[in-house]
Amino acid sequence: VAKKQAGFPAVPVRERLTRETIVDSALALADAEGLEAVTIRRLALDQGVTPMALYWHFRDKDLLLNGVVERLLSEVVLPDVVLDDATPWDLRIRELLGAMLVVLRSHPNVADLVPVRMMLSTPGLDLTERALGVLRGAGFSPEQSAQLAGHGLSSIVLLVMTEPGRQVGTDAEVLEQQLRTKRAALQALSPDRYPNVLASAEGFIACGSASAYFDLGLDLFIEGIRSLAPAK
Amino acid sequence: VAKKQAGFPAVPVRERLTRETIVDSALALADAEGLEAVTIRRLALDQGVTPMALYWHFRDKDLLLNGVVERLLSEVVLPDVVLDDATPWDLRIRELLGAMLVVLRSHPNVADLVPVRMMLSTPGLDLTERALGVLRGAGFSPEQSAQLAGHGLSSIVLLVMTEPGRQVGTDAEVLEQQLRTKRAALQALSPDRYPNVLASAEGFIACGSASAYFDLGLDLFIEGIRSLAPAK
DNA sequence: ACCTGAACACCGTTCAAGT
DNA sequence: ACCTGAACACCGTTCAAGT
Repeated sequence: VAKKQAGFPAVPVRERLTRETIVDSALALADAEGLEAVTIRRLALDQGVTPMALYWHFRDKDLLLNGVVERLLSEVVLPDVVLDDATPWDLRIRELLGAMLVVLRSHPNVADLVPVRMMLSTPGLDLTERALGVLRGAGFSPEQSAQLAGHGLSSIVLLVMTEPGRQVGTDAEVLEQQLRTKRAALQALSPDRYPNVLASAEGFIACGSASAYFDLGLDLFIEGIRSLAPAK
Repeated sequence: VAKKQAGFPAVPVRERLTRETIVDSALALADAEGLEAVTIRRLALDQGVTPMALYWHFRDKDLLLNGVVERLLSEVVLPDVVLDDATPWDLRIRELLGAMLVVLRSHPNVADLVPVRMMLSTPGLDLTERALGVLRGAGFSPEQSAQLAGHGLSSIVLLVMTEPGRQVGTDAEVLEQQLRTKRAALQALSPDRYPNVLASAEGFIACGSASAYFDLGLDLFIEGIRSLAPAK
């Protein structure tokens, strides 16, 4: 796809395909239309290229998604407290998770790609190393630290993925309809059999304060590991 | 597909297709070959039927999967303590999660279907109602209870899905190879840059004691909510 | 080195038709 | 009521070929 005209050199009408541009458009597409919209064929179409072109840059789709996660994790900026050995370990690990939470919240549709791919890129390994360092410093064993770090990561992924009120659809009308259907299904329940479900109904659908929601999620994890940490 | 012979009535060579048999085979297939093996076409093939036959029993694949989750949740048997108001609330909720954990562990490949589908069946609603009741009794608000119940569910799903050492593949040789590759990737890391990752390496690959693994996961959640519960 | 073209083996699903 | 047959609009991926 190059313009060839007499006397002029071939001028590519689009940017040359690179790993970076592919990952960029994959992430943008996921953000805009959800992860299920991210297909090899669709990405190729958007880039004005044949599907097979992508296979020169990535061996398969899985490696492409690894790239998306790597790009995501590289956007995490850690506050200074995380690196400061003098600050209490529970605060350091909260700040670490909080920093990741910020990035995940801006790309909620790819959040659940992260856990299994965490250790498949240097940004992910660096973050893991930091988390493990803090947990080891708190007295946890290597095995416990590994498990707890995994739980922490999954906790924040869960938070962004199930934030009440968030939707994948870009269509406002469909979105409203889903909400109505959900509400109707809950209202139809027997008040005698499901009093607590009905009382919590609004909590399932939309939460009043987003910050309260995320704070509670982080608190749950932090208080949990605080209780489990070996006494100093 | 019926044997018609002179003088004999038509005898169906296979069981009549029902929602139950379809859900049964879907769950069995997922257990045996992983969730990605569960396709409409494959299920139809196994039942000796046309793919379209399934659409008479389920409007689409999603509703079929709802059925799988419903069947799963219906297998949960709650210990008496869960129902006993006299027992401390933290112990009751631990037993509730433990009972679900038992069932999830026997069907790890479908575990991650559960969270979003929890409230789409009566077994799921019943379990949710119980959990919310216990949490409300501990002093949490309806909204907090909803969020915490979701975290509890996700915690046990996470535990069964990421249990170190578990694999989807049925092929022993491929399984060994994956393990070797994983180990090699970790061993290749710089000991200077990733000391803690390397120290925890075995914890990422396989855990020594399964019960210690699951106990720690449950403890983390229970201790978390215990710390967050309003003082009596 | 970078990309195209044709093909393969799959998906979920619709729609009309059979018994 | 319960199932078939043919078709549609998708997937990821391989393999050979072009420049």
